[in-house]
Amino acid sequence: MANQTKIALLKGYIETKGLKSTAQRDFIAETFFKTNTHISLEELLAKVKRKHKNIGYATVYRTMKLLGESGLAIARQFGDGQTRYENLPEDGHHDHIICIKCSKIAEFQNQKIEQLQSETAKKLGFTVVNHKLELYGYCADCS
Amino acid sequence: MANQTKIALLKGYIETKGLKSTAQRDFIAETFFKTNTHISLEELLAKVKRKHKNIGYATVYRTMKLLGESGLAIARQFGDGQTRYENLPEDGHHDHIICIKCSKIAEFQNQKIEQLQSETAKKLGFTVVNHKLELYGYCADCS
DNA sequence: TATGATAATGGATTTCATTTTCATTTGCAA
DNA sequence: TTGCAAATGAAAATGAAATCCATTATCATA
Repeated sequence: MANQTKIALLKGYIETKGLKSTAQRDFIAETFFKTNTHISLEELLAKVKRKHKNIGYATVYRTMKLLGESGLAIARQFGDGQTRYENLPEDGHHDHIICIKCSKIAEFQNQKIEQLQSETAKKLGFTVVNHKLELYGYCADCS
Repeated sequence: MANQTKIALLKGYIETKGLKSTAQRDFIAETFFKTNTHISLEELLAKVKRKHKNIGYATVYRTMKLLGESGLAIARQFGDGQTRYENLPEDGHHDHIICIKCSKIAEFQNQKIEQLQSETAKKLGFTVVNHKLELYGYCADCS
């Protein structure tokens, strides 16, 4: 998904929720959409401050929360006590399969699984915004 | 796995690491092994204090960290800022769906998803032995 | 374009889960 | 039993996350 599209989606989300579009939010979101790792709030704040020194921590925090709610960012906890946000990749969502012997990581997409997830969630009264799926096993070289 | 087995495994782990077996640790571990949900430290401490008022929460923290390291408990972060520990289930695996607004956690099992995971993995040359699937969205009360 | 209701901002402060400190106690091998 | 390293627990420290509040910005409507 192109960054322009993400910005458009965000604007749409903001409008639907009756919120307001601001220069700070736009800039924080744009900065975030340019990243392609799991960025922490601290790191993102540093990037943002390079151009706009006066943007505060709270605004970055709140904007990322918004992006998380809208599904445009994925909040992840890796167990180090810090929340990191992951940008949605350009070429759509993918999941990971990790070899528990050699640590090789392969990516995959499966529309059917995603569909089943939505259905399962629906039965439980949930509406899915995003998900994490990690498979662990042995790769061809290690089995 | 029976609780007695878990306790034995823990003792083994403690011995291997050159640590010491104490009454507090045993009681905390036993209490934890009796649970079957994602228990927070706070909840576990409350349970422990019902019988042993003087056990402090630092000890509960340290014991659960130990159980996590030994593989007898699984530390999980569902995004509400609290670490929860999951007891190894007697009756097999389940996945989680988490409300991103109120942090409610529901569990589900879906054989079809698991099957598709295996198939997808197979195509990539992998053999799956374990996985983590977490869905994030809005629960019935929060949508 | 001016207004007014309401949302957003940002610096500071507070909250709260977790970790550390430290004096004391306990486990256990010799 | 004794020595000593590990464990305990009360309290303090830590630090990420959440909130507060005075001020500012947005935007639908007049």
